[in-house]
Amino acid sequence: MTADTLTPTALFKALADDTRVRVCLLLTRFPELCVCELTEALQLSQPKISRHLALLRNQGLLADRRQGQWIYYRLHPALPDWARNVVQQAIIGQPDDLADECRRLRDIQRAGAEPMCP
Amino acid sequence: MTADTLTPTALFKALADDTRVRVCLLLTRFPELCVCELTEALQLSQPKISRHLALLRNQGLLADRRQGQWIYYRLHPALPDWARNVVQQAIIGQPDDLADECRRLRDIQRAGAEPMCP
DNA sequence: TTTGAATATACGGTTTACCGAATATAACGG
DNA sequence: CCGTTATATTCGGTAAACCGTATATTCAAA
Repeated sequence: MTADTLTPTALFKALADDTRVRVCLLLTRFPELCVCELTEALQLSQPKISRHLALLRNQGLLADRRQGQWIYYRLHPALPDWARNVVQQAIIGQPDDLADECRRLRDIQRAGAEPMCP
Repeated sequence: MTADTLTPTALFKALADDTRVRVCLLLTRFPELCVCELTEALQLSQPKISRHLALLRNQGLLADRRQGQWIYYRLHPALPDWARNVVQQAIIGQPDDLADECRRLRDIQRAGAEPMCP
């Protein structure tokens, strides 16, 4: 499904899960993230993250790009403005602002500045 | 549950249903509506509407007020701005803009200017 | 106080969502 | 090729969501 057919209800269904909301919010702060980064940031199992990512991609919220063995996800560039604004508003409503997750991501990215997950 | 504890995920869950989205969108156009008006506008059974309204009220999205035998629902006055903005963005994303539902409501309200459902 | 209208809720059944565990696929390095 | 790493998918099983039908509640009018 492309983002062209995205209805409000479909968007809300895609965001009706805490894991998926947190993924999307992280992707407003970090332009793109690979699966292993999200797995570490959110402290969740790899299959769980992968399944939620597949749903978000199928619904047109995320786009992916393969680079070697890593697959990077980002907010879909063609996401309509109204949908992007919905995600933006969720940032405001998020009380803790995903502080822990962001810190873990910064740690990963600093550590792996060269070696693995670039 | 009050609107104070409303998280983004909880809001999205509340809106992850077409009936509930349409109810909320109608309540951005009409300041308040009673159950029978919503039942007629959306062409759905009364128990179905009532159950969705109860959920939206319990989640803090709607407030209700009794007037005689009718119960009027409105967007909760204490709904945080970010949540209200989310509903606003859904209006933009709604392709048909609920034209049929709004027309039925205008017809009802014009017909019942005095007699029943004021 | 009975009747009727408006609304809410309880019940049972079906579909859908989510998960952990295991397995499959794809790319890279040796 | 072979093993390893990253990611995806399948396979049950459990929980949650949604619905239609029936019933309860609340109010008003007679």
